[in-house]
Amino acid sequence: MTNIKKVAQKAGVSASTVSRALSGKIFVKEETRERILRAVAELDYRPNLIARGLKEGRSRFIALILPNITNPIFPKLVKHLEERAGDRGYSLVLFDSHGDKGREKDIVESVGAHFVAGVLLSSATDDIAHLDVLRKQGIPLVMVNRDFEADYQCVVSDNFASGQVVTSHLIERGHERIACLLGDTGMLHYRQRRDGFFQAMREYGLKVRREYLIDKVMDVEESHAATRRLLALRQRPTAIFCFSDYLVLGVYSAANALGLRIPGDISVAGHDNIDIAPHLIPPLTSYEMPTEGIAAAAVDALVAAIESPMRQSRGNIIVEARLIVRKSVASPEGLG
Amino acid sequence: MTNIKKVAQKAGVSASTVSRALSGKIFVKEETRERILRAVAELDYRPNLIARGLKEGRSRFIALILPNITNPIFPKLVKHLEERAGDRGYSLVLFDSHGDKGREKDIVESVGAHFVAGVLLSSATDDIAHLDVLRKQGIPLVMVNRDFEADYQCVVSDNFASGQVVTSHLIERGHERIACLLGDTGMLHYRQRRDGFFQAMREYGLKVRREYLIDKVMDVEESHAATRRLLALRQRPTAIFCFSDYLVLGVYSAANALGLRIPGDISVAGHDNIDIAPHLIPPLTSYEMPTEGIAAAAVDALVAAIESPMRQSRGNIIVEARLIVRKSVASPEGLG
DNA sequence: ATGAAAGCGCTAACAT
DNA sequence: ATGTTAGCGCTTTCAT
Repeated sequence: MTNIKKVAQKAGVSASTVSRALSGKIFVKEETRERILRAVAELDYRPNLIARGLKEGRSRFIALILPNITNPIFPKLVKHLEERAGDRGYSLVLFDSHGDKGREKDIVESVGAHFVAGVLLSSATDDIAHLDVLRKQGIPLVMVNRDFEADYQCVVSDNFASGQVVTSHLIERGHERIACLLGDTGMLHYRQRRDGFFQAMREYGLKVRREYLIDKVMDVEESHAATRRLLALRQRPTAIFCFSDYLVLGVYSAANALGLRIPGDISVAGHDNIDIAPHLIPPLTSYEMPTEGIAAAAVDALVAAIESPMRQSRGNIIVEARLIVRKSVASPEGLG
Repeated sequence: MTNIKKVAQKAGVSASTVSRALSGKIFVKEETRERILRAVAELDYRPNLIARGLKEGRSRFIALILPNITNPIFPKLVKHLEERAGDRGYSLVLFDSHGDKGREKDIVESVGAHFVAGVLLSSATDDIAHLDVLRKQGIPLVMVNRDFEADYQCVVSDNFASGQVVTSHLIERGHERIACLLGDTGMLHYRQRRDGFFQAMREYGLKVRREYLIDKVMDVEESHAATRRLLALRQRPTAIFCFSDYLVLGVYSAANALGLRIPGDISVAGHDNIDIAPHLIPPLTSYEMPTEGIAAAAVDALVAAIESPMRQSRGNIIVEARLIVRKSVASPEGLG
């Protein structure tokens, strides 16, 4: 192990001088500095971050806790988060709660083991009592893509607005009988999208039909089954608003199985604009999830909180996004 | 900050006794132990992992370096890696090289800053000179899904075999004119799949046509374009073997754009069996990427290397996988 | 401008 | 069975 002492010895100075020369914060005579740098290069020395962290009382690690990295919105988010955090000098320690509240609690508690400077959390639950540990320990927390503005700093897109915008788009194309695959309204962001949907329907004076609203659609199999039921209704919807793009695969396959064409027989709109959306047949109209903007804002907010602990703020940071219109929505038959 | 001293004080013992009581490795009188545990609970104490790491000369962190977490095989792999590492008492620090060799080098070097116990790497390049830093510093490395058996410990699936199996499957269904979207044969694992393809063709005495082999297909746009070209050939292939499932979206959309049906007019087989494969239209026949097995083997190998540094082994650990037959392959027309 | 010394929180060797 | 001491590698007073 090549440590600061060896460098000091080789350069003929004390360890403190090496430390100073490398930190750059305190002046070291040019000549000494050069000698030290040469020794560093020769020994291929790198400061031990663990030791530095211990001394400084904090690390350069940020815990990233996700409900399920397999859900297609997350890989992109993680990528941007990793990049932004790296730019700010932090590394990401990754945890996956498997969407399980108990597991998330365990992670949050273990992470409190004084080794992360802050936490980025996309919670698997709306019940956030288990986060008190962090506050008690003074570990800053920023919520990603979750909305608990009263209690924490949150970075989100406007889910109410997106629900409303997508619905309005459908209505303006002539649709009145619009079904929704709601995802899981046990989660706040899905409720917000649904409320946005309600709002748009109300604005246009359209009736929401109970049997068009399908809740607890958790995976593609369920979206396939739900769509089949929807399309078998005596009066079937002319459009389906699917609250998660990855569920759209089940909608497409159900329509296909029934011999119905998209968008000719049934229009489909999604939410999140995941990577495959433009490559589906037909390309999917979807509301963008601004992962890059969310990542940047979340990291910046967290780093701000870490570096000036007095200013741990609350409230929502809302990242703008927009509807991406492609080919999966048409006017319903007979309306041209 | 609540540290071991405070606990010791509260329990009326020395810090070492607390340390012993918590580690469990050395016996502490039952009564004392209880008093300590109570103090721990009351103060909500958790040992500082940074300090422990410093003392023990190593951390419980594993660096995971990926070329691009957005590539659909990785989220699953990461999930399993995270779970297995957690079980073994390690946390994952995530880095994304963006498929860039220089960036990967920077990461590898920074990671050498004495803070990770080991490295899991899915390299973005076949050129591995930049990994010497790790060996020099005695940081164990396990390659994930990459094959440099001569130099490092590697956990892989058998890419030659998978290339061969998929091709044989196609041939046995009656295909002779088989095209390949090779991915990027700049990478060894793609070359291996291609060699497996050659092998199967040879075994069955079939001719490989140059114009059916498309290299450097890096994204869906390119697979779409390549497929269009393939299908416009005077003598077009009856099957396409796509070396990465995520490229299949471009194959499907190209066939669709040309009014060709899968598998009626053109059969398609993929590789990796990504999550969406069963939900495509038609469901995709694909060779499984055994992410869970790879993850388990990789973590186990790395932890073994970390915990008994003498036994840093080399060579390949090959994880078994199989072909998943679905609906995207049929017999070519006229062969019934 | 630089060196010496203390100490971050923890564990392990050495007492007793 | 438990306390005392030293030290992991670093940074930061405090001296000079």
